[in-house]
Amino acid sequence: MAGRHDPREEADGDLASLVRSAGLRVTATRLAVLEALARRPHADAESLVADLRRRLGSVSPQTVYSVLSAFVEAGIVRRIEPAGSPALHELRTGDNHHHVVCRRCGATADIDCAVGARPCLTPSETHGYVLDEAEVTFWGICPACQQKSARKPKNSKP
Amino acid sequence: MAGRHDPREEADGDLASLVRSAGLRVTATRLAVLEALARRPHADAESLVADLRRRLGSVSPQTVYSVLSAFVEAGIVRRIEPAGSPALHELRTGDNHHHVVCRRCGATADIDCAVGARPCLTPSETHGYVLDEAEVTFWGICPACQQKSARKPKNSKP
DNA sequence: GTGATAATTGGATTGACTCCAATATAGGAG
DNA sequence: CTCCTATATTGGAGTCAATCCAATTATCAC
Repeated sequence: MAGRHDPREEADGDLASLVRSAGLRVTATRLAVLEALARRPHADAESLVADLRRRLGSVSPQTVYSVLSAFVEAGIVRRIEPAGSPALHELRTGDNHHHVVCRRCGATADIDCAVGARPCLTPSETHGYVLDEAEVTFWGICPACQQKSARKPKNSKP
Repeated sequence: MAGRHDPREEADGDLASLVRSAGLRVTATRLAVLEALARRPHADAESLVADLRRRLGSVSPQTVYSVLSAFVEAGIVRRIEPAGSPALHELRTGDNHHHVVCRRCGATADIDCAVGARPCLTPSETHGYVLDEAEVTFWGICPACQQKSARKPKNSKP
């Protein structure tokens, strides 16, 4: 039914082979999850459900949770859990990059790791722990929230 | 009723003045929370409730949550929220130290920050965020869980 | 002591998941 | 191409951590 060079098929093919190479079966739901993550990095489960519903008609939240867990376990999706946000997900794995999170609105962006290899930092005293990762979360105020503060500072007259 | 040099009173006095200097009222519950955190750093709310019940007879979980929130807001307690654990609390504040968390059992220990001042790391590209803190979580296996693995490795014969 | 302010409590509610058992589907064997 | 079985998806119930609210109780400045 599909032509050999249909670009949609090619994009799907990439994602499909990614799923297959992880030892998982290829389904429309799974491809849609990967596609959504490619479009919106740092998505939480709820917004993925909303996204997939727009695209596929209906998906249960449980399915999204299970797809994400399968992907995380297979190593093709990375899950981060910043304080105050539900778990976020992204396709960039293995490069040990870090994150900035806005204290006001939770907006999250990637910060490249200068070192690359993990763990990228090594403390002098590890209390006997064998370390495999250093996860760095930078906290601050995102550009949008800075703008809001500038317009409506906390100590402005009511 | 109490003598002038009762050591318990002195210890309490330290904690009491800590609470008072944070602009908060001094109550038995609050002193007990601080005392418990001094004994067991990285305690979660639930274990603090258990601890206080042993000590004071009865406390509601809501009270502990509210005491902890008040302390965190006042800056005399630091709250960390490692993925997979409920929020943990400690008295060390302001020194910007970091944490190691065991992937198996969640055991948490402090790692001193070499830099001290916050944010202790500065990425080159911040996407316009104004940063105030770099939170580092080291992930690994604690000594106790290493022992367990050594005795009962995953690929041992059944 | 007394009263204004702050702390504690119970109960209801939320959010983000997780568990389990039943049904549907992918994809290799034949 | 068809069938079979392991794997996916789903609904529903249940959990765990935490938060909201209104009512009661206690602290401490006066």
